[in-house]
Amino acid sequence: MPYEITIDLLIADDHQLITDGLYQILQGEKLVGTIHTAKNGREAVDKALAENIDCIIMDINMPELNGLEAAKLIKKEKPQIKIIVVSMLCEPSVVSKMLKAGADAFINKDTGKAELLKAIDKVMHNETYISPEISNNLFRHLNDNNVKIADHENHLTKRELEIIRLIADGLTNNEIAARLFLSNVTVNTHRKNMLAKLQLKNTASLVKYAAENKLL
Amino acid sequence: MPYEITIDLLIADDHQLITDGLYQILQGEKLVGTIHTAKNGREAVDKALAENIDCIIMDINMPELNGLEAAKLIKKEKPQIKIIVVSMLCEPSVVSKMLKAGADAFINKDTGKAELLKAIDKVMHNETYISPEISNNLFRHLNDNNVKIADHENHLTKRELEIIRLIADGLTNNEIAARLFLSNVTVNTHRKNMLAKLQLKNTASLVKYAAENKLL
DNA sequence: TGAAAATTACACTTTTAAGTGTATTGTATT
DNA sequence: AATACAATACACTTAAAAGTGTAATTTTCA
Repeated sequence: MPYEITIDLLIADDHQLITDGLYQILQGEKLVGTIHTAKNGREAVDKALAENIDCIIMDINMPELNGLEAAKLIKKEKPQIKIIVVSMLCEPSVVSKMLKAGADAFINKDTGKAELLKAIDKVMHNETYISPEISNNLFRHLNDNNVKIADHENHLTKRELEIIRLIADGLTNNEIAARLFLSNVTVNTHRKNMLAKLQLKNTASLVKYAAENKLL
Repeated sequence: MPYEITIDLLIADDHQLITDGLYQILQGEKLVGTIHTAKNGREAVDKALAENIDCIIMDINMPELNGLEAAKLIKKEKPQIKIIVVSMLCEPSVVSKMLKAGADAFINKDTGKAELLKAIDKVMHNETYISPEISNNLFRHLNDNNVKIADHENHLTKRELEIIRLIADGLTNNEIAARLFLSNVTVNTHRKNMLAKLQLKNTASLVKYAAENKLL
């Protein structure tokens, strides 16, 4: 066993139904030790600091002190405590904030027992876990922003790729020619062909293109 | 059953071992009907358009036509066909590109049968699925990006950053000078200072450095 | 307030890349 | 067999960047 024989948990949620449900799900498990509960963020922080707790399963929306603030305070004092966030909210910004605050896992409120146990296992092994439902949502948001696509229209040949990588490494046409046993004019031709087909105007923009399209 | 009695599949991968393995895993399943195979992107597109296929499980790296291009072509003609991408690559940008190209699910090559079946079930119910391993990787990258630039050793000044970005955009010293109301010799001095402090030898390597260090 | 760093600017030479055009050979694809 | 594309190679001109050195302001911060 890479961690203690049993894992002592703290369930923090302001809805009695949720805490009870989680309690029922977890109490029978072999690896689960003591299960504490808290009905708001303040109580969660207090118990986390006072009791011997390995892992906290908590909601984001709680009275007194929300999950975000609670997570920050707990991680500040006891960074070894793992925090699994359970939420209905899948807002990318929220997830991002929670992860920044130190959360180790993020799962949906309607996930089953198997996934919850998987998440506990992962975090106790110092891994992070984000449930597919939540990450799907995140990817959808990411798609809109930063992604550029290298498509078939303007793709580079094998030789051109070989050369652009050497260009990016700072080699001159002559050096590349020597390396590839080519004439320097050939290398220059390839360079110019790339600029033409990608509609770029010089080496700098070519290297930037290559970097953006993961060609290097 | 919300979809046909059985699901007809196409497995597209250039590695025989993978196609065979997936075939073995899937052939016994109640919901699985005919299983076609393809050993490259071109073949995958051809079969997808010719045969009656519900769902395609495919690799990204394939000869002839890669997964990205294949997915685009297939979705263009037959958008109802679901595409599950199986890959070792977890590059966030790659995942994003594939999703944009129309992929419905993204799973790791070393995932088990259960997860594969889960992905098939999800996509056939018009949902998307991204395996946790892949999304975790994305988050790790996002975190790296957010933290970034911390090394005081060889960092660039504000002015230098401003100039390197314009260089990467393909502007010449003269153009940059005009843009920033500077003399072209000043721009050149900045350029040379950057090369010196970063121990690089030319524009190409400078732009590569900038891209690698998220300076652009 | 004084030192260090940043920003600005120039001269001069050499090397490299960009712009334009042509052309041969091999290799797939149709 | 014809076509298209990739890869190779060259000539010639102009533009840009690299290499080396110097130096005056201005800003920052210890």
